[in-house]
Amino acid sequence: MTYAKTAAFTEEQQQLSRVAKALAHPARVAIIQFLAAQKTCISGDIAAELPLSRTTVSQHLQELKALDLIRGEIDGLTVCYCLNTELLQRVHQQFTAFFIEATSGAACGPDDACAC
Amino acid sequence: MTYAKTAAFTEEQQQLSRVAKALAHPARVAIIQFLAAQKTCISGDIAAELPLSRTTVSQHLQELKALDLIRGEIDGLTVCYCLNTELLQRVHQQFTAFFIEATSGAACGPDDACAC
DNA sequence: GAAGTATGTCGCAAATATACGACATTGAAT
DNA sequence: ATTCAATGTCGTATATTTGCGACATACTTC
Repeated sequence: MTYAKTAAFTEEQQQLSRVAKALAHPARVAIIQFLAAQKTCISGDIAAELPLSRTTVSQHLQELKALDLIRGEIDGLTVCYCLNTELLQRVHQQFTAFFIEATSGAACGPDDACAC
Repeated sequence: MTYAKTAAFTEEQQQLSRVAKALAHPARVAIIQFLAAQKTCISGDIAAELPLSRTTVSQHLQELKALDLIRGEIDGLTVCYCLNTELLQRVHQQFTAFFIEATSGAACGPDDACAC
């Protein structure tokens, strides 16, 4: 993102938006859910489960891997992808902190200047 | 999103990714944090707080408003934007459910076929 | 080593997002 | 009424995302 003015924002804000962007496509949400549902680490027949071409799924996997949300180990001919649960837990905490900050703040009440 | 194949995914997955996309830009994260920090509803001098032009900030506000994450009431000359805290709480629950699903699943352990 | 399979990478086309200046609109103030 | 300030909208340029076919790579198997 050299064009977007992301550098002008807090590292915290950038971090949150980076992860949010990773979840900003239903295919990537589906991939994470699929990996969570699998007991055994599953290779790229993830593509068979999704309504997308193998190439496109591979790209989505790369995006998730770039953020280290998932990891892939080459096991002979197939690649075994798994969730990085530790990172996901940290991310979960980040999101929770954000949402708490957003929801605990005094919303515009009836005693406020405006009444939204 | 007529081109993207979002329709092929679960409504749940689409919903989550829609909100994630709304948070996928640091400016929008900053806007929500700013609104949360303000006691009184604040109008578009949000733009003054961000390293972006007024036009661009207005666009980001429209995106958040389109998802109903924020609301804007016209108060004379200025517009008063506030967070939709009820919706934010619901969204928070959705994200939490997703992350719990993602982190509680059995990660690739040492007794698994692969060892990521 | 040759053939087959599972993956990743490259390159392209179409769609979206980002950013902003110029203009229109609307209410306030003189 | 006229001027001014606060906003939103439009048009446009650039960057990024999405999606996929064609190719390259790598490992297995025969």
